[in-house]
Amino acid sequence: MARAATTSDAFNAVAEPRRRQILSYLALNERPVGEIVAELGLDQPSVSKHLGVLRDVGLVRVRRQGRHKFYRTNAEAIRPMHAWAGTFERFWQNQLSQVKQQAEETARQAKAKIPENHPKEES
Amino acid sequence: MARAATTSDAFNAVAEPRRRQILSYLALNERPVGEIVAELGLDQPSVSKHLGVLRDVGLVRVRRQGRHKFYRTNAEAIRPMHAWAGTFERFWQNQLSQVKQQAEETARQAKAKIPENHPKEES
DNA sequence: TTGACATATTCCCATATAAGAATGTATTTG
DNA sequence: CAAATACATTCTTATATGGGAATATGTCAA
Repeated sequence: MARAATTSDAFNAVAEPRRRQILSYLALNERPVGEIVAELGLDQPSVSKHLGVLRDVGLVRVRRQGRHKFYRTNAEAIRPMHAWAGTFERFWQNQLSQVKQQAEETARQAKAKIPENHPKEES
Repeated sequence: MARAATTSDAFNAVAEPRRRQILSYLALNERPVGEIVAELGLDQPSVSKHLGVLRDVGLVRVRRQGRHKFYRTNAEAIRPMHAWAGTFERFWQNQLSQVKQQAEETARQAKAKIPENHPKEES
């Protein structure tokens, strides 16, 4: 089996750097496709395809006005990813404090000249 | 050209659901590969390859102990993704308040047009 | 209707998987 | 050294791209 389809979820959609660019660009204001093309320096079909992927997973919304289609980022769809990454927040905080603790412990041991200590498992 | 390699950055690495599972599983405690295999129900080579991808982008760390290799999540490497998603936070907050405003506006208009139709709504 | 303009879709192709099978490597023990 | 254990790597295969070119679709203007 190959990698999951980019249309399967937001995680796959934002794996592509161009699409992250587009999301950032469309977060402030809605824009017609032509402006996105000019901004990114890609050709129009590529941009349309990226927008299609983002549309399929709900990361952007479209509004048609005459011959133009205005795209804008649907920030709400980014929230689950933020939440997922956020579940690790306490771990990176712990890791930082562990580094500090270990440094302190090492210093203490050096001073006390205690021979050895092994890392633990099971929390 | 195909999508960027999964080894290129954390965004690509976590696009794969199995790898997100592994990261969550290894966030609490370090584990030998065999336990991850048992936990996920994948075969060992697949797990080793996923761990390889995660290792290449710094999302996990390894410690060898005898015949075992203990993997653990390096939460610090998830921080940039959390930060990226966080740049959209003010936008989804705005979008929510816009929805609220629009709802209020709609209610205001309805009340102004058809006052006698609404008994009471003072909240 | 015809033509111009703005996007979207299709086709082709080189590349990147992810899973499974088979094989290779490192480490401990007899 | 040989066997067993724990992982990692290689190979194969079906599938999913992403970009460029060509083409199709949709909308407005004359």
